[in-house]
Amino acid sequence: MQPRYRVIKTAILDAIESGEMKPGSQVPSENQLAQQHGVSRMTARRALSEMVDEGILMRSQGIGTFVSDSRPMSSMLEIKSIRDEIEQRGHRYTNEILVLETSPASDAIAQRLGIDVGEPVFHSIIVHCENNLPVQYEDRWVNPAWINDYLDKDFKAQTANFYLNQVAPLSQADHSVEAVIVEKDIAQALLIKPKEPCLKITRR
Amino acid sequence: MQPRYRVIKTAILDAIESGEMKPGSQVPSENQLAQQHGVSRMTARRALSEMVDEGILMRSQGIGTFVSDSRPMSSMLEIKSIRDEIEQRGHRYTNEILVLETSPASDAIAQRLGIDVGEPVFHSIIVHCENNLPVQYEDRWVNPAWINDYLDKDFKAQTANFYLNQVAPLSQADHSVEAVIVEKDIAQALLIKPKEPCLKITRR
DNA sequence: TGTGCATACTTGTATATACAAGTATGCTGT
DNA sequence: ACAGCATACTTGTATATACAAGTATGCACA
Repeated sequence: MQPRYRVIKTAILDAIESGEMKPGSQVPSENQLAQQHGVSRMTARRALSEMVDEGILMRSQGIGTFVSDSRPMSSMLEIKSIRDEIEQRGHRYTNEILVLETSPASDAIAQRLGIDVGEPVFHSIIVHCENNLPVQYEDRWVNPAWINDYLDKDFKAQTANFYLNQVAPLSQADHSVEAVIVEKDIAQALLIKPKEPCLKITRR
Repeated sequence: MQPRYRVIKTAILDAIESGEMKPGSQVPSENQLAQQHGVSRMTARRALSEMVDEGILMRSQGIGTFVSDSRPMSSMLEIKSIRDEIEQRGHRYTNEILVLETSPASDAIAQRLGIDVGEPVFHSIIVHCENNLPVQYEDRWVNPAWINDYLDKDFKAQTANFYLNQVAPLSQADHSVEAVIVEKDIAQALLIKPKEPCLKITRR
């Protein structure tokens, strides 16, 4: 016999998959679900809570529970805020901003972002640290046509990744993961020896 | 004021970080925690449950709750049971076993597993399907020195990945991710055209 | 015309309780 | 000696209940 809270979960999933509930539409409240399925509110709540954890639903107190936009599934890769990752492990997250500027797009960048050479693009280089130990070097180029006040943000308080997910969640992304030999300046920022092998992840 | 269950969470995290609790050591049971912190069992349970969800702790019914090995952090890659991934999306997971045998180690395999050529190794090839659509081709070689009854398991009910995680969780792993052109027989199993580009993940 | 309050919803936290189910240990009877 | 049972632990599921806190709506009063 399947536990009751899981029955409710699959019922909601079915409703979503059948198109009966679309992203953004409101899910029955905990009390309604409890009554519909003949269970206590805490059981209905458990179903909703787990689905919120799984990213399927979103809740806010006083408002209700809603179907969240379905993330693009990439079965083994998961896009996460590096900051969340670190804090989830109970470690201290800090970062260091090496570059934060607007600069004209180079040849390679222009082609990748689909804009003209010389067009202004936002450029940031940030080193993410876990317990003050550098773990990730982030070289980011952002097309200003998509975002307006990118540079105004306080990156100390809010990771760029998080911010970008807020204002312009990726609907589609190309990933490439490759092993590379780090260059001199990057090695310096990460406090490791140059020529050290590294994982390089390119996302578009 | 911080909620009580979160106080318990940080208390456990502190204990782990201070080295008071090491990976593998047992966390106080729900009842003990409840008594120690003067809360009900359900509140203590919530603290533990969330930390299990976050991968910090592991539980099994009848045994207890334990600090899980701190996963080798690869901040953006996460090792997951392909089966969990699929069922989490509410889809149907099935698999097809193409090969399940014991065979003498070839030259390349022997070197990779650190054994002699001709030594018997377990070999399985499994295609994982999401809603009957093949999504992953798994070619697995297992050193029999580590596991005894590998071949006896019912892979229909329990994914090999899951089983391996149970009996021999990875403490250390080398990953390499590369884009490859699929070969003929693999393409056939995945129902795609040969020469199609693919992501290949090698784990040791 | 509004300002503000009462009210009725929502989710969030917390407790006490009950029984089910998995596991380990030790004791008892053969 | 040992098979099997009783027992005492563990986590898992489920309920009923209470109050806190955030939000929206409408009504009353100035």
